[in-house]
Amino acid sequence: MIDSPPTPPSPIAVAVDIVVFTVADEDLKVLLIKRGVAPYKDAWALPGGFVREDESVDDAARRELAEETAVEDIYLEQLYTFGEVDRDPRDRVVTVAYFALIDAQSVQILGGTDASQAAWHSMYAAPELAFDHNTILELALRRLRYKLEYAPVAFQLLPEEFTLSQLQATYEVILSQPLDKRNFRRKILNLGILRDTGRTRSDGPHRPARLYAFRQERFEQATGGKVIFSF
Amino acid sequence: MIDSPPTPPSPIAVAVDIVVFTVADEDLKVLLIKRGVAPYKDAWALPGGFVREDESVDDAARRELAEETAVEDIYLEQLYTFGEVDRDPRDRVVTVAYFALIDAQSVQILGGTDASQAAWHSMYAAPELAFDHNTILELALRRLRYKLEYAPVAFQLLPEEFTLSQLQATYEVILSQPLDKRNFRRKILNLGILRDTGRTRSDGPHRPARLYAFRQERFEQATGGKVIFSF
DNA sequence: TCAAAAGTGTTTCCCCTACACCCATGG
DNA sequence: CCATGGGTGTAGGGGAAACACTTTTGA
Repeated sequence: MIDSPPTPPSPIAVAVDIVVFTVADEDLKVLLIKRGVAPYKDAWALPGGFVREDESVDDAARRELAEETAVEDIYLEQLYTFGEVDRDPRDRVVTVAYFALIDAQSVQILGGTDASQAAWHSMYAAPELAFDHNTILELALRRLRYKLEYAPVAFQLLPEEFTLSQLQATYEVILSQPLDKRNFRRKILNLGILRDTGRTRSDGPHRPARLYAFRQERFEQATGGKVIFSF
Repeated sequence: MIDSPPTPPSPIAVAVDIVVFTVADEDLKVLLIKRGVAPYKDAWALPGGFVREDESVDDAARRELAEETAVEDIYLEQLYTFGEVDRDPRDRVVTVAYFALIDAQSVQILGGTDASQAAWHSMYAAPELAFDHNTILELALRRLRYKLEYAPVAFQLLPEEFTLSQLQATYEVILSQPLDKRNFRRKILNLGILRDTGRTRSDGPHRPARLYAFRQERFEQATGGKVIFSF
């Protein structure tokens, strides 16, 4: 209220942590890293690291993500900032959490990497994590489920072209509940954000499925710039 | 991927900025502070300040808010974290933005304070602000409008007991659009989150209005712990 | 010809919307 | 008695949910 002398910038480190989701094997997976250093040495943790002085927080998240996955064009969104005093037992670290969605196919690279300590874990059977990362993970899941209902995020988890059954399976895995096939298809198609590629894919001893692609532009004009950023 | 040496915590300052909304005079108001120090000396800015080493980020926001308003029990929610490199022309400052909702009555205190530099401004005619605060403000408005539709935030802007007309006016000011009286009343009452106090209030040469109060518990059980935190 | 997934319509119900008049009071 | 805001009901349309069978293919 009254002008106080400017508080000296505090010695607080700023980090980013990223919840990377993918869907594979009919399961929702999250990318975890085994820590090689204290604190929480040998514990699983979310990928992340400190923000450098010459990069924005968003850029730090993108950089860390690229270091772990070597994939471009990743859907990345800020989740929440965690700033409890004792969330890191040693230093004072405030972390900005992000969540990312990637197509399992395009990152197969990582699963088969060298002796690195990164691995996909089932979201629904995640281990105890370092720091407050379990809290972050839970929030990410809530946010993902929430967004699924009104934003076209499921497409980020699928390859360019996909079948409606794949899409439905993605929804079902994330929401942990079965959906009605006819209602699902009608709803999605009525949104007008899918393009029928005209192609089909044969999968086994049954009728081939039509392949669809996501029409980004269509969605953006439909929302009228309503969402996109945050939420 | 490969264990890199832990990056040394970077010299980045962490701040909080708070968008304090209230509704008064049939307008949506935001609390602004005239800066007494460089950078942006004499410019209007959001209330805020640096996070101290011994307090959580949330606590810093509550503290700054208390310093400006001297009101307790304020609705406060984290909004977004802004981390562009050059958002502060001098130092590297990452800011965690919050938004707060308070009842205009209970903070009249501030409006009539000493020669302090704090003042309510119309949200819809806000001046150029310091730093990236106009961006923060816009995001806060979007979030407020968004939340209004599915969360009981309007009650935070009203006194304990209020009339349905007051409530409707609050919605209208925030959404910048008129609402149908009958539909509004039916919808709100059907939510079952209001308690009819049995009292009425006379306001002028017309029928007195029923006074209602918000039933917090009812809402919490209705949402089944769905929202509350973030979103 | 069989197994397995793809694809397809209809009915019901509820919620949202649009819309206009009487009521209670103070001056 | 009049001006002012408080308070009320109904009909129609649109989207969500429930529900089962036919089609196409590979083996």
